[in-house]
Amino acid sequence: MDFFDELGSAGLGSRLRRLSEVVTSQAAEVYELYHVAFEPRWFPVFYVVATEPGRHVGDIAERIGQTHAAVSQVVKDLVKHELVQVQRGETDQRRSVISLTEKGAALWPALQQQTADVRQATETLLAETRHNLWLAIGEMEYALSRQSLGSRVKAIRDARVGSAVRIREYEPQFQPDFKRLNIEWIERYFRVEEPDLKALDHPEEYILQPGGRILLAEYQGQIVGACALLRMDADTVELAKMAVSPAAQGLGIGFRLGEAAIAQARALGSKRLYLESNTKLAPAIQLYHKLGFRKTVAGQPSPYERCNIQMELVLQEVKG
Amino acid sequence: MDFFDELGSAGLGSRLRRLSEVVTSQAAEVYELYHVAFEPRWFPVFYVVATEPGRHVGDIAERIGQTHAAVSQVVKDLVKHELVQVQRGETDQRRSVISLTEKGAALWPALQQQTADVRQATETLLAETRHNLWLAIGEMEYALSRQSLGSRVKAIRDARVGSAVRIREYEPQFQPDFKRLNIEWIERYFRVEEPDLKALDHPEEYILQPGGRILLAEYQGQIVGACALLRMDADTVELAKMAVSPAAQGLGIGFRLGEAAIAQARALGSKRLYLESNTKLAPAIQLYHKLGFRKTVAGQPSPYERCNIQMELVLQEVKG
DNA sequence: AGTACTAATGTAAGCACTTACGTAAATTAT
DNA sequence: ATAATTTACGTAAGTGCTTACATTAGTACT
Repeated sequence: MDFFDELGSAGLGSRLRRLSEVVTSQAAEVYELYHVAFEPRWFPVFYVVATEPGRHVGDIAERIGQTHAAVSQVVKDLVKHELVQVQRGETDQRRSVISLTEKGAALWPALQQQTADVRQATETLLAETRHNLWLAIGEMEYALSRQSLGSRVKAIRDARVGSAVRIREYEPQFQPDFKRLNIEWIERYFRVEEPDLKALDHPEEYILQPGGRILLAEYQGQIVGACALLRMDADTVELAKMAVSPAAQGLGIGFRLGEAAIAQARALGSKRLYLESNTKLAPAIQLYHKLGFRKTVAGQPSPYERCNIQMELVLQEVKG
Repeated sequence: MDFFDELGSAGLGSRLRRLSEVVTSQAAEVYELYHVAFEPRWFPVFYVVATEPGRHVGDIAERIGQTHAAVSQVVKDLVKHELVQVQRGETDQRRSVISLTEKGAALWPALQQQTADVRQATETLLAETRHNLWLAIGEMEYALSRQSLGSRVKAIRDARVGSAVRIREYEPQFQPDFKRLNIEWIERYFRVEEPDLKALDHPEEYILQPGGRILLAEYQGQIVGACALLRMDADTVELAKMAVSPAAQGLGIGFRLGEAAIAQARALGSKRLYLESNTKLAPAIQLYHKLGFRKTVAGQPSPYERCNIQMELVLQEVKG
C-alpha cells in the first residue's frame, strides 16, 4: 500500500492484479460457505450453459469475453465433475455443444441463489465506497479502448522532448555532426556514394551557396538530427540528408525537423517540396507521409542508387 | 462487457483480472516505445534496489507487498540481464543483498524519466473518468480488509434464510421428524443409547408431560431442525436433542432454534439453562458459546456416555 | 472432384504472480 | 554445548487466464 502510494499510479497494473487476487480468493470462500463443490472460474461458462442451452464452445467464449481455449479448459473440468456433457454439433461436426447433466441441473438453483446473494453483498460493498469500483472499471476500459496507455505516454513524452528540442540553423562548427549523422544511417542500410561525400564534406559550397538551407536538432546539448533543403529551381526545393541519431529515434525529432524544413521552404518562396527515399526505410516514409508528402507518379532521374521512391508536398498550388 | 452487465457485480474478480491484463500488456508496450530492454514486472524490485541500496530479498518483498519467492524470481531474471548483482549478507550469511550493476545504474535515469511519463499519463487517464479507479481500489481494499466478502455474503444469506425459517411448537405429527433428525447425528458420531430412544419415541410422555417443550425449525416446507427443553427442577431447564439436518447446516438455523429455546426457558420461569455435549462436536460447542452458554466446572452426572462437557446459561441471577 | 482457404476446437506453453516445501544459517531454550 | 525453533531463501508447482500451434471439419473455387 505504502509502496503504491509512493510509486503512484504507475503501478496501476500490479495493483489491479493484487485486488483481483483478493476478490477471487474471497469468492472461493463463498463457495465453501455454501458447501458447493464448485470453482468460481467455472461460473461464467456454467451460467451460459444453464441459461442458454445449445451453445457451443466458441459461442460461449464470445458471450463471456474470454478465449475459446479458456472455455475449452473449463468445459473439460466441468465434464470431469459431471456437471456438463459435450455433444458434437448436428449440422457442424466441428462444434462441441455443451449441456447440463442431471447433476449440473440439480446444482443450478442453489448456484443461482448463491449468485444473487453474492451480487447483493457486492452491491452493498460498492455502495460503501465513495468511488464506485464497478463503474470506474467500465470507464477505464472505455478510456483505454479509445486511446491506449502507450500512445498516451508517447504524447506526454513527445511534449516533454518537444520543448527540449531546439532546431538550429547551420553553423560551420556543425559540419562534423552533419556528416556523422548522415554517414551513420547511409552505411547502415546502403553505401555512401560520391554525391553524398561532396555535400557532407562541403555543405557550404554544395548546399548553402546555391540557396539551400541546413537545419539541425539539438537535444540535451547534443546535435541528434539534421536535414537539408536543396534549391532545385525557382519553384522547387528538395528535402534531403534527413538523419536522426538512433539513440534519439522515436522521440518525434524527425517530425520537428520536417516541420521546420517545410516552414523554411515556404520562406524561400518555394511552391513544391520534393524528396527521394527508399521504401526499405519504412519509418522514414511514414514520417514523410505524416508531414503531408505524397508519392509522385513519375519523377526526375535521381543521382542516388539507393532511391526508389519520390514524394512531394505542394506548398502553393500553381494556378492552371 | 455485455455479459458482465448482465451477470452484475458477481463477476467482479474476473473483471478486475481482465482489466489488469489489459493495463499490464499496455504497460509492456510503453517499454518498447522507449526501446528499453526491461519488463514491467521487474519494476518494483528494480525501483527499491535503485532507491534504497543494501536491501535483501525478504526486505524488498515486504517493501513492495509481494512474496519473497516473487522477488527471488525477479532477481534471478535481473541478474541474467546483468542489471543487478547479489552478495551474501555481511552479518547474516542467509541474506541475499541486491545492488545495481553498472549497466543497471546506467539504465536507471531513463527508467525514472519513463516512470514519470507513465505516471503523468495515468493521472490524466484517471482524471478523464468520473469514478476514480485508483481511489476506488483503495477503498475496496479497505472495505474488504474490514469484512471479507465471505462474511458479507453469509450475513445476507442468514437474513434471507432467517425470514424463511419458521420455529414451530411440537405437534404429534412431527414425532417422526424429531426422531429422524436426532438419530441421524447420534449415529454419525456416537451410538444411540436407551434414554435417547425413550425420549425420541415418546416425546409427549418423557418431555412434554414433565413440563418440557419441543421446538422445530421449518424451512422451505420441511422440518430441518429440532431441539427440546427438559424440566430438571424449579429453577433449571436442560437444553437437549438439538439437531439440524446436514443439508441445512451453516444456515444459522441452530442459532434460531437456540434463541427460541432460550426465550421459552425464560417463559417457563427458569433461572438457569443447562446442557451436555461432546467436545468432538466443535460446531455445536461454538454455537452454544455464541448463544451465551459457558462451560461449567463441576456438573451433575450425565445419563449419556457421549457427554464430556457441560455448559450453562444463567437466565436470572440468583440473589445471594 | 480436387485444392486452397477458413473455422472450431483442443492442447501446450507462457505470464506474473501465489502457496508449499526443503535446506541452511541464525537464534533461543535446555 | 547441544537440541529445538525460527528465519531467509530458492525451487517447484499451481492459478486463471492468455497466445501459439496442430488437427480436423466445412466452404469456396476451379
